Amino acid sequence: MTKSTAKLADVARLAQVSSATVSRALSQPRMVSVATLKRVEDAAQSLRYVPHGAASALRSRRTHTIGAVIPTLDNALFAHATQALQKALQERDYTLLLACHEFDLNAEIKVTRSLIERGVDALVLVGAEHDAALFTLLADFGIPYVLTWALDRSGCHPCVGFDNRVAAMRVANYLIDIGHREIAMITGITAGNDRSRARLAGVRDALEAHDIELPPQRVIEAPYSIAAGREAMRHMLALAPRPTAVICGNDVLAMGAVLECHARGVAVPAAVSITGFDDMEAASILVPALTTVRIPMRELGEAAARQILAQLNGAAGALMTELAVDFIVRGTTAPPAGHENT
Amino acid sequence: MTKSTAKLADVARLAQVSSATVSRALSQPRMVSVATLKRVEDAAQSLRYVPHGAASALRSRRTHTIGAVIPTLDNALFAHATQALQKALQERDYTLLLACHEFDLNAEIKVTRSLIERGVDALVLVGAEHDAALFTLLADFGIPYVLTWALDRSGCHPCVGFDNRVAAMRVANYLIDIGHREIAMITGITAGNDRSRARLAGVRDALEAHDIELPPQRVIEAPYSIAAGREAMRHMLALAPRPTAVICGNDVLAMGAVLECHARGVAVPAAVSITGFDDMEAASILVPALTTVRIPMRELGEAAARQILAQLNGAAGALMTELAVDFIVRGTTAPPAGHENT
DNA sequence: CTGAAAGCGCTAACAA
DNA sequence: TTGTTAGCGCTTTCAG
Repeated sequence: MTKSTAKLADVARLAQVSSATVSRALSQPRMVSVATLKRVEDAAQSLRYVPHGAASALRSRRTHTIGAVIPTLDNALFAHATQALQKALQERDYTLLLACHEFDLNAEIKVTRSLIERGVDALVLVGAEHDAALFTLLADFGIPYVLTWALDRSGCHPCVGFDNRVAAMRVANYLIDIGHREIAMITGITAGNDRSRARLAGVRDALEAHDIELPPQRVIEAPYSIAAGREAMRHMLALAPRPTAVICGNDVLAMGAVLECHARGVAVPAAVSITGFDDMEAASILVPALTTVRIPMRELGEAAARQILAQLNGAAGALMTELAVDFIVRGTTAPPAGHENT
Repeated sequence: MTKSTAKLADVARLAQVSSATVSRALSQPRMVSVATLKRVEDAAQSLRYVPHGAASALRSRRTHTIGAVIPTLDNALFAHATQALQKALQERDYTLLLACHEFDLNAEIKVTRSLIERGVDALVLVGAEHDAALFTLLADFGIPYVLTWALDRSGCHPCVGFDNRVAAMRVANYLIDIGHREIAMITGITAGNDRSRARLAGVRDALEAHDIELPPQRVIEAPYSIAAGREAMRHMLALAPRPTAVICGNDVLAMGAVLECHARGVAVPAAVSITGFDDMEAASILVPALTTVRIPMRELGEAAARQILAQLNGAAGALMTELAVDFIVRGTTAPPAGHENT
């Protein structure tokens, strides 16, 4: 249908210049005279010219495309961060190529390869833990990348994130401060997830520093769902002695935990304190509102975009960008029953 | 660093065949002999060959890339649908190129053009309402597309969605059935959003059919946020006579409305019934849980992928796919005070 | 079943 | 400032 689309040569013919000039006029306008520029622009417009990205990419080795490899968009946090990333890229004329691996590190390398095949100029990855083969792949193709959601203290990789461990310590220390000694943790799946592990480690460290035990039965690992949070909480409630505070690795698990307490008539926070991690929008509409840690998802996406574009432009830039997290005390935490403090 | 990456010719040399054969072996394995295939695969593997997408696209006019133009990933519904779409595409070796327009129809055409420039094989659009220039653009480039989240009854465009108007009627009819006569609506922004308009229209139709008035002051349009829902509800509560039921155009507004009632000591559903639309995960953790309409977001994303791939494969397929929505009665609705029925 | 050869549309030296 | 020219790496006729 319709005549075939206009190409560079057609614009050149109409504007009565060479195709090289059209190419320049369109990508580096200041390299051509004002008069020529106008003729070219008019010609391009009247022919409704749209550049052929593949041809341009083949020649220039640039696609103006950035790949993001994330676990899943079903998680609101990744969705928000991806949205911010996409927006920041779009504003600078880059397009986002998206791939999800659903927490499967094998899939990650596979989809990354497919993004490379599509010619991404750079990649945004989630987390600091990746298959060594992935880094080899990136090095082979000389593809710039940035790790997000976590910090790489080794200084080997560009990264933008926050300190999950320290944030988790803050949560634990707060609970200890207000008098809790019987503390448990419902953690997200730790296998292949350095963020989950860092949060668990932070809690362990904080308790240990106060000589508080964290026996195995008080650490339950659960998949990312409200239902799993409920089930984990059911086990916690059956423990003797029952913990007076339960730290959850993320808000979804925490919501499940709170709901389970509601369902069993266990008062929150009077009988048990519960904390989350992430500060999803739903955390504040929960009753009582959830005490949690706010993760700067949007800032993360934007910072990742800045990092990666700086690399593409050969700018130096910081290798590591650490973002601040806020600890937000709301209604699901209180001193344990019978405690005198605060 | 490292030697430059292997290309098709390198594989050909190592496998001792022509590059044409390598190309065939890799993309249409059944066209070459088993022995050759194996030699080629071994060679490709040992050289860690990754095809050069741009070159392949330039020649074959196929990028194996599908573009999605959505309002924003900040909305959980679009995020879930996009996730499902991405997953379905990835399973068939297509990659998703993402662009967001944040509800700006001008931006929509701009970002669509950039996706076309990147060479997308097809496009997934949200909603039935688009600038005519957008359709012209698609036609000029002969790009297959599918509209989602709404139905195009005109039969002009391939679409997969559900009937927002009928779903909204169902909500209104239910409220009427249980005795409500003083009904109001908090609708999402209708400008440039056919989904919002359809929902409002459905409510109007249902009320009209029962000779119930819906005066202008009982229709408040609010942006997509809990805060806006709260503010709109504040106005509703100040109305005299006060509505006994408020239909919200989406769950986010409904959650805001419920929270405002909590804050002002207005009992839900005893004093006022509230309904949502979409059935986000948070809808069920609200107290009381939200009566709402479940939208099949994941099915939508999958169906869109099927539709678009069928078109690319030249299959006929249904022009229109209508998905079913469920009306879910939970805790925020009840007969009005003093009413005898159910 | 396999090879030879001709570009796809564009950009980047290099000249003018 | 502008034009000429030579491919980028791959696929696809067309022969063999």
